[in-house]
Amino acid sequence: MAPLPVENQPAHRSGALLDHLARRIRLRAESVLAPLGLRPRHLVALTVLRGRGGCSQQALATMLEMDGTNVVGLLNELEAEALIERRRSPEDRRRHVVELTDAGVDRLCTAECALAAVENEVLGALDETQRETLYSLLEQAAANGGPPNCTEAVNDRER
Amino acid sequence: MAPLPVENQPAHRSGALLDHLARRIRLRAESVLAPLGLRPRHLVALTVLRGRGGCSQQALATMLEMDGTNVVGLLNELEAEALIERRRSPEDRRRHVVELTDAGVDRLCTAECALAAVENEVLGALDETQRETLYSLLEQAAANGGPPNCTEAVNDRER
DNA sequence: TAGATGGTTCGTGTAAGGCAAATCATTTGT
DNA sequence: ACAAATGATTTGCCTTACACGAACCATCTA
Repeated sequence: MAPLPVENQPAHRSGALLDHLARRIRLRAESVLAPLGLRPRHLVALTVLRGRGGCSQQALATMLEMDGTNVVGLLNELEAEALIERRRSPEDRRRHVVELTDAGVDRLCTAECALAAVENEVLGALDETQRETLYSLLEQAAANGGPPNCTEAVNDRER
Repeated sequence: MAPLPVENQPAHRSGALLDHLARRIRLRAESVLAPLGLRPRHLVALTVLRGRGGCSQQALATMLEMDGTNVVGLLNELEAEALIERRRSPEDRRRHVVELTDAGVDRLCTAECALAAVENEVLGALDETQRETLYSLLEQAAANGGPPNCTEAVNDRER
């Protein structure tokens, strides 16, 4: 029976801020990434792929939440640089299992290092601890597949 | 496998994750925002404007990190719905001081409420406390103007 | 009075990405 | 065994978000 405190704040939705900061990082990242032959969306794809092991392209499309046909193109670019590998799935040979190559892991890592300056600039207001907190929150949130399933979207076949 | 010690981890750059999550929220937000006559970038602009009081369009362009000419169009749309107001600055009547109207504040708030379901879905892996943490980190980071200065980016060009 | 400067308009160009077939290989249902 | 469904790929069209340049007006500043 405590009197309700004034919980009437603007709801604190993170969406717009997320969007805003993402844009600012993306813009700067472009120039840093260019020499590495990567563009922001490549980074996103590689990052997602590192997070979840190999998965079908459809599952990847679902995760990235982009059209399947465009994922093909994206993967083509990454495969052209040998950063990812498409193997046919042994269980269902129509499927391609997409996975980072060692070169892909390296390149991703290199890129991330190259982005140090960028994040320093954009996240300048946060100290090391805060940035680490931010990272783990983002990672935790991103780990959840989007729509229904993603976690095991691969082996749902038999049933 | 990886008999690696604890060091040398991938550096934990948040950029790609930020981008990824922002995209996922943005996509869903579009449909939710449409009935309100808003699009994601309007939300961003309104949010930024709420964060920092009235400022010149140039300053806003700097903050949003987009081209000045495109900011004009964006503001036109917002002004057409009376969500923002352009007043001529008394000090320098060339300048427009952009500010949220009451209607703008309301609409922003409405939009944010409408986004509850969206964030619930995308940030589903985070509990209330974590989301609040995330919000405050993002806000703190966003508060910092981008390039050199933004806080008082108005009167700077002598030297 | 002659520049700069803020804002506005218009026009052009590009990249991201959605959406709709058509194709091929493979799996599955009957 | 064969027809239908499915994953991946390709091609083509179309929209949106922006960047960028040029011209223009109002205003400030030297």
